[in-house]
Order: sequence, then C-alpha cells, then structure tokens
Amino acid sequence: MPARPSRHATILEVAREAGVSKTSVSRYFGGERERLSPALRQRIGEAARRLGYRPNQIARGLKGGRSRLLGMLVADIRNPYSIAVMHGVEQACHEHGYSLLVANTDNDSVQERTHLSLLASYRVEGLMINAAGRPTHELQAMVEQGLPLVLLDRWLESFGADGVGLDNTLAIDMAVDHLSERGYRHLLFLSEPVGLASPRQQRWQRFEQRLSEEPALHGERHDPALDDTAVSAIIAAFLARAGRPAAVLCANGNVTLAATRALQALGIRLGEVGLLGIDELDWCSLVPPGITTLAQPTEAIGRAAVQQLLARLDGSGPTPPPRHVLFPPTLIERGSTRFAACDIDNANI
Amino acid sequence: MPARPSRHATILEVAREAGVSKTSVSRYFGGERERLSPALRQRIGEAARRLGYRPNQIARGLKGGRSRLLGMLVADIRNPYSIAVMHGVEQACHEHGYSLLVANTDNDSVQERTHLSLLASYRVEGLMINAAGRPTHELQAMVEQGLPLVLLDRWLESFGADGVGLDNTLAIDMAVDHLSERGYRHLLFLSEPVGLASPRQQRWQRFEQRLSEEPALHGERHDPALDDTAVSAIIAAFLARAGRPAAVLCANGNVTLAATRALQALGIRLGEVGLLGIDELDWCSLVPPGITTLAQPTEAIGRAAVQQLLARLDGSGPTPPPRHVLFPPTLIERGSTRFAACDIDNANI
DNA sequence: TCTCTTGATGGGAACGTTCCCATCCTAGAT
DNA sequence: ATCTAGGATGGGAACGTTCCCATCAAGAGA
Repeated sequence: MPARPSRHATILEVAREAGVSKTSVSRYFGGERERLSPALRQRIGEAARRLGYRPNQIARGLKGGRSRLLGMLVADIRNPYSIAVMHGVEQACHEHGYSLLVANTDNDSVQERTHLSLLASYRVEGLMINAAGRPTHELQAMVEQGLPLVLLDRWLESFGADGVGLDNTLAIDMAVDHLSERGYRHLLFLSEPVGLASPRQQRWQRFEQRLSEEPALHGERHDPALDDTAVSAIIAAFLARAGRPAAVLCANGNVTLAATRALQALGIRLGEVGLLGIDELDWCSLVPPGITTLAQPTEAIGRAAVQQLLARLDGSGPTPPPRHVLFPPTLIERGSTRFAACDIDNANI
Repeated sequence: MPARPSRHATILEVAREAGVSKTSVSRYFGGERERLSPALRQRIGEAARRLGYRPNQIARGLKGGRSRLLGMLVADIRNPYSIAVMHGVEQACHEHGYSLLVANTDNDSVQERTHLSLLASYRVEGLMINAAGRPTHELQAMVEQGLPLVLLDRWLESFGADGVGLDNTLAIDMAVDHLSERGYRHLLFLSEPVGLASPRQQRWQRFEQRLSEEPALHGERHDPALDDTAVSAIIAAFLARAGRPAAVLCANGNVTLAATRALQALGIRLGEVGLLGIDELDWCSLVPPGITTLAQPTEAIGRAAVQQLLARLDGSGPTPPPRHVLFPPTLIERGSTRFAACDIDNANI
C-alpha cells in the first residue's frame, strides 16, 4: 500500500461523485447556493460530506488573489499587552472571515525583516505591526506596493499609515492628576529607555510638560535599562532628594514590575510612597495594598486595528488619509496611591 | 490610472526581465542555485531585485502540496503558560522554515471545530493542539487523513497521537516532597474543575496516591470553579478542620492566583500557611514573602512539539508508534513554604 | 569524424480553485 | 408554431508555481 500523506478530496472529485460539474460545486462552497436547484444542492452536499471535502484555501488564494490572511508583527510576544491586543485582533479576524498569521520579532530588527518578507510571501492582505525601531526597507516597499498597514501602539515617523493605540497624553494627564489629587507633590517618572518608541517618547514628553506647567508639582524623569539594582538606586536617590509626599509613575508594565521590586527591596510601604503604573496586570491587585494602574482597552485596540485594515481593504472610493485612533485608559485605583493607607498592612483590594 | 492593489511581480516577469526561462528563475529561488551558471545567477538576482520579486508561497503551496504552515490550536491564548509554549513553538517553526498559524478557541468547542477546519483549509502540514475537551469529529477525521498531530499538555484518550507536556506525576511528587520536608503535614490540593483535562486528572490522582501511601500526611482535594468567595470558603473550612502546619498546593497558575487572593482576604500570612503553585508567573516573587512554584520548561515544551511534528513530517521509514515526551518541572523555592519565615514581613525573595 | 555523456537551459503540464462565457432547457410572448 | 428571455448548468482558461522531460552545446572517447 502506498503511503497516502494527507490526501484531500478535490472539487473535481466531489463533482464526479455528485454527478455535476466542478463549477456547481464551486458555487456551492463559494456562497452562491441560491443559484443552484434544490436537487443539485442536496447532491453536492451529500457528496462532499461523504468524501470529507474541504475547500482548499491555498488554491482559492492563488486564483482569486485573496489569501484571506492578515499578518501581525509583534515586537515581544511575551508582553501581556501584546497578547491582550492580539486576542482582540484574532477575534476580529475570524469574525470577518480572515485568519491571522503571527510573527514575533523579539525586538530584533533582523527577525523583523525576515518575518516581514515571510508574511509578504504568504500574500497577507493586510498587516498590523508593533515594530521594534525605525521602519525597514522591506516595510517601506510593502507599503508602496499598496499593502494596507496599521501601526499598533508604536508609530513610525515618516510613515503615512493608520495607527491604533493609547492616548498617551491623556494617560499621563490622568496619572498626574490622580497623584496630585491624592496629595503627592514629588513625582518620579520612570520609563524603559525611550529611544525611538513613540509611546515612550510621548509619555516622557507630556510628563515634562505637566511639570513645567504646574509649579506646585516637582519631579524627575529617568529611563534606565531595567535591572533591579539600577532601578533601586534611582528610586533611592530620588527619595533622598525629594520632599514628601512622593510617588513613582511607571511608564509601562515592565517598569511597574521593576519598581515594585525595588520598593520592596528598599523596605518601603506602597502608598507611603505612591505608585501608579500604566498597564494593568493580574498581580497588581495582589501586591498589598494593591497597585493603582491605568488599564489599556487592549481588546478594543486589537479590534480597531482589524477594522481599519478592512476599511482599507475593500477600499471603494478614494483612499482616505491616514488616521490614528486613540483610546483612553481606565483608572483602577488601589492602595498604592492612598496616602492614608500606608499604615494598613494587608488591605484587600 | 487604474487602481493597482498589491501588484506583485511574478516569476515569469522576472524571467522576461532577465532574459531567461521561468524554470531557471524557479531554480534560483528554489535552492538550486548551484545548477545555474554564474552568468545566469547574476542576471536573475539583479532582475529580481529590480522588480522587487518575492516568491509566492501560495502558488508554491498549491503546486507542491507543501504549504510550509504549521497550525497551533490553543485553548486559552491569554494563559501565560500557553503563550510561553507558543513562543518556543514559533521560534522552532521559523528555524525550520515553517510559519505558524495560530487559532485560539477560548475553551469553546464550537470555536474549536471552526478553527480546526480553518486550519485544515489552509492545508497546514502539521498540527499542535491544546484542546478544550474531548476530541471532535473534525480532529479525528484530520488525523485519519494522515495529518501529523502533537498534543500539547492535554492528552486525548483514544487518540494515538504524539504528545508533549509536563511530567505531572513527578511534579506532584516534587511538590508533596517539598512541602513535607518543610514540615507541612496537612495539605489541601486545589485544582480547577478536573473534568476531562488530562493534566488535572493526573495531578489530582497522584496527589491522592501520595496521601494514601504516606500515613504521616493528611489532606483533602477540591476542584471548585474559581471565584473568590468559593475559594476562600474552601480554604477557610480546610484550615478550620486541619491540623498544623497546613499548606495549600495549587494545581496551576490560575489556582495560585485565586488562592493567593483568598489567603490575603482571610488575613493569613504566606508561610504560616504554606503555599506552593504549579506554574511560574512573574508576580510570584512579588507577593511577600514570595510564592514557591514549580516552573514548567515552557520553551522546551514548545520546541519539542515542533520537533515531533517535523519527525513525522519527513516520515521516511515506517511511522514509529506515538510517543509522549515528558519534561520535569523546576522547583523555585520562596518564602511561602518557609514555615519559619512567617514572622518576617517583607522578606525580599 | 561520429557517437556518447554530461551539464546547462527551456517548454509545458499540473496543482485546485474561480470566473467568464457558452450551452441547454423551459416558459412566456408573438 | 416560432422566437426570445432568462435561469440552470457546464467547459475551459487562468492564477504562479514546480518538476518532468526535451533540447542543445561541448568535450571525451572511439
């Protein structure tokens, strides 16, 4: 007996089995069943079931040029933020009859190039990217060929593409307002190295602006590489210099993690020194007395990205200019910004 | 000017541009460059660059029957365990020239069916699945058609497929041994509803066995649906009944999260009542005095899954019998199982 | 000089679809 | 009875590859 590796029935076999033409079978599976007489419809349905037929998406894609594939390029797939967005993206894709091809670059621009060309070779119909640094040649070329593109979270300068992400200015405003309302006057803004990442730049910049606008507020900004001793040192130095009440504002989830570690290492109670992080993570409610966060509407961001892509895709009429969709964060208030709460130990929130 | 949506150069155009036959271009990109004379090689290379040519993977897949796609079906994409495994899978895929098509079922068997047939329609060459419940008809059919399959973590009875996952028996042994060495005599085993999920069954069962084998150990098992009040109630009741020292053994990361919440709500210090969780999560080191865990080698599990798939794929020789590859966990000891540590408050580990 | 071998190159069919167009049939209009 | 319209159905080309096979030139051996 010959090895029969993954034999799939073809449309032609179904046609023969049902005693009809392949065109009719194609119509049956191509969403044109109303054009078929009830008799044919039934025969085809049965034949297909008998043979276990399933349309070959590859062949479909070849003929029609529609791969029904969307690509997503993620800088760091282990980042909970990326995952949450991806979840939204995936759902929206399937709701619209698309599948998702994911590529993770691990923040490496070589991988970014490789994976980009891989996605291109599968003829994805659109691309969502959460890029590492500056736009590569590959990307530029793909866009010029007319591939719809949506930037996720990180925007690339000189790139006239749609984008979806957090309203970073608003986020910083909400954070600063909240801390200030809670009585914290001395603020430390902590970010991962700002570099070219646009959200980091925007947050960094807005924080500076708020400081300069409000004389009652004092503060500093730092963007160290995240390792425990460095972060501890920065926080310790800040606390030594600064007046009270003082608080730390973390520019993203990774920073919140590092800062929480550092504050623990320094033996400081949360709340006594305020702590507010952008990005909500499951453990934020667990570290006593709970860490106040600004949660991003990640699902919505993912879905919006797909929406934008699809809008470009059916592109009837003139292509509208690039559009950036911004989402507001949600403040989740916990003990770490309750100055009065500093004497409660295991407060449960 | 006509709308030119994503025009890609074809092999024929490159051939014309270079003044050679399409066969030669195909050879150039199909990894048979040595068969071409240096002159041809150069001309083709240049022509391709000039036209921005990129082989069409869809067409390739159609002709050769090799889609170069591997599929992964995940029960819950927001579970950090799944993500970590997926990261390993993704890397291994790309290292071997495959791309990964991911589908998330959200633990819903309807979605499982839909996505399965979607993956099938893209003619994935192999499938890794982390299934919700019992095997669907779809899956059965695909396997019978000869599609290589690897089960991730959860095994399906009556399914002669390869599998990769944690050595659950060993994990429970390590957990029980550790708790017992640290002096905890009264153990509460807490799981998500066991149902049909094989790892849950195995852990559940092994725990029971250990209890029955060791008279010095006392304990209970529960598998509630995870909501805060239910878990709190179970833990409280257990602590009221049980002698000391007592400890809670959590069957997975979700349970650890719920149990930690519950213990905090009950005002209990970790360590005084022991806590050990299967699955390592970033916050386990953050909750004072740190939560002891058994970490799974998730990357390795993912890579191993791909390995197995590929082994089946080139399938020269007789197909070997199904094989289950088991990985040992790593114990990460922290304060939550240090009985003496119960009087230290912010111990930093 | 002639045949044979070898290596480089090209032509054409096939993969499984879709879709344009042709054909056939039936019923209504003349 | 003939003509026509329109719905149902089918044939065949095309999508961009790969791969089998054919062709051709050049050098080796007779």
